[in-house]
Amino acid sequence: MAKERVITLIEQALQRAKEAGELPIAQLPEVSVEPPRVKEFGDFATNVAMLLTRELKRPPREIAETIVKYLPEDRLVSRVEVAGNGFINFTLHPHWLHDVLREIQQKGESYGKWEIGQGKRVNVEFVSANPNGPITVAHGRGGAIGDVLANLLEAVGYRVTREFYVNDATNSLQMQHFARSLVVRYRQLLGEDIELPEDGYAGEYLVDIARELLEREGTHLAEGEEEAVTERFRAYAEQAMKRQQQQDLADFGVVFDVWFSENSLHTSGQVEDAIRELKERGYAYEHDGAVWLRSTAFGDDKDRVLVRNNGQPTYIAADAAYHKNKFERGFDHLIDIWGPDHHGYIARTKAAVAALGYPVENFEVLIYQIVRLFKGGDLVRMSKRAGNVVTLRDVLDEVGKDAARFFFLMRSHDSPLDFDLELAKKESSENPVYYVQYAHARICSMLRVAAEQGWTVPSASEADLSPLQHENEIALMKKLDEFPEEVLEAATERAPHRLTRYSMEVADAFHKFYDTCRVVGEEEHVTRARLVLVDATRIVLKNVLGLLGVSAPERM
RNA sequence: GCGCCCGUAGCUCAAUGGACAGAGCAUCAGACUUCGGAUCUGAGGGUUGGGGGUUCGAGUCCCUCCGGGCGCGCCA
Repeated sequence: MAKERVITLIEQALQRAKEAGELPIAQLPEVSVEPPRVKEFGDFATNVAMLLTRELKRPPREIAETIVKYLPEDRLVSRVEVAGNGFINFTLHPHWLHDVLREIQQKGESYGKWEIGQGKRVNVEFVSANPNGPITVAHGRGGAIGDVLANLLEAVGYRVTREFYVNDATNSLQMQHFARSLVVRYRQLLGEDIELPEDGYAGEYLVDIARELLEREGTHLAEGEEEAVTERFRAYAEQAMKRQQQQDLADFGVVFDVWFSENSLHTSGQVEDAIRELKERGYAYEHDGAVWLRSTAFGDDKDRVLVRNNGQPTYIAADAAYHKNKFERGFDHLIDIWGPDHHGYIARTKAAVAALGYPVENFEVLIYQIVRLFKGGDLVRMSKRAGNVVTLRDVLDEVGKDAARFFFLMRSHDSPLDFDLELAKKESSENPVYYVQYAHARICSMLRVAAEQGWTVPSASEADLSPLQHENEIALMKKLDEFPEEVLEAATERAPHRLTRYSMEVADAFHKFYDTCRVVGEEEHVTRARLVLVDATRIVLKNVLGLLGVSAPERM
């Protein structure tokens, strides 16, 4: 890549200047090269001179000029300038952009990929909705972020496992309430005049499950001793919910490799093992009849209960065992993606990981901020128990998978997201996702028309690309050149939302090009060069939409 | 009270510590005999919540104040 080449040139200049005694510095700074915002400043710029001002106690401009003096000749560089503030601006010969097109055409689907992950294994755990209700629109945000982050990590060379933690512990109060609510719904269907308990679940979906249960298992399920009945309904409801969650997520384009059962940690003794190990390591102790995690030893505000005085382990005990289990399965790095109501749990979970002797720097928690739901401008308060949740299914039915995913990823994860269902539906034809998809469909259409007239996309390595001179052509090629960098940045910064923005920028650059540069019908060498550019744009759009899990339609 | 996140154009949001803070929507004014008008061109819009500090350079980092959201259980 051209950028790496410029970096190398600067490093060589620094080295030579240092050896010549003109830059008396202890060690060479890390050279950063970026495309300037203003195109008049050239193709690439470096701020390296400014970084040295303190050590050298000389004005940045002077340092920059010294560096330029020692810059080696290179056939790629056509002009080097020092700006008043000390930036060094590089203008390259136009053919550097032709290399970009060649690279895109040659790499195709793998354009934008990296190998920095070196095949290390990463576990990304996300959504992890409790099995007592459908996937909600809030879970959808976590689903989109987690899935695309996983795509990005794969793209930069990690081996990624997508994991869903099922909170199916049979002793959990929530699941008990949930099961009892289902029993009531079932009995109501049998004609009994009874009401939901006060802390029951009012959602209609429970009626559906009850009906399904009635049809498949008959009318005698609620007979017998209460505890056994509750357990029977709990087990059934949980399975039914899980199936529904899997289906909803699959329709959202999110497929998990592992659905990890919390209950399995309890039944297999892994929770006990973790607690014992914590005790052995001196990070768990008994007090007031309970077992406590000494999480304050790792920066938590207070110690946390691992085992209640009734002998039941808490959520954090299972979580300690769970993260231990993940490391034992051989993952080099763990990423948990949690909703905003869980940020208070980061400190204690990290404490548990550290207390068990695992490298806490390899365990990362990503918190996304709330999804505020609006209906026609009115804020909707959602409550699973009250039964007024807006589900991911609702959103999928209204706006479709592509728009939903794109919408969820248009904002940074740590910024709140307002989701107005009516607005999303009403504006669906103006949704930015269509702008990007349209660009792709338009390209495919152009290539079809070209094919009808006997054109094929020439090989970039053989075609003469010098006709690509228009400012919109150059802007488009530069934008395509940014893609690999953008992928790397989005992956390492855990910022999948950068991709939506980038995809819009590519679409924008393409539409501007389309408006000013005709492809079919120009002189042959112009048409051939532009076909290469158009096809390269198609590849990049397809790749970026692929990472987003959004379809790249050939027709719309 | 403590912790996390946020405060940028009328609205919703971008911006590895870099040059003149950018998009979309909305508003207004324009552009099609030709490859898809779900498009393009242009205009108006800003003391980046206030005040200090660090730095050659701050929307970005630090301190402080103001405002908003969320969380602080032997629930999950």
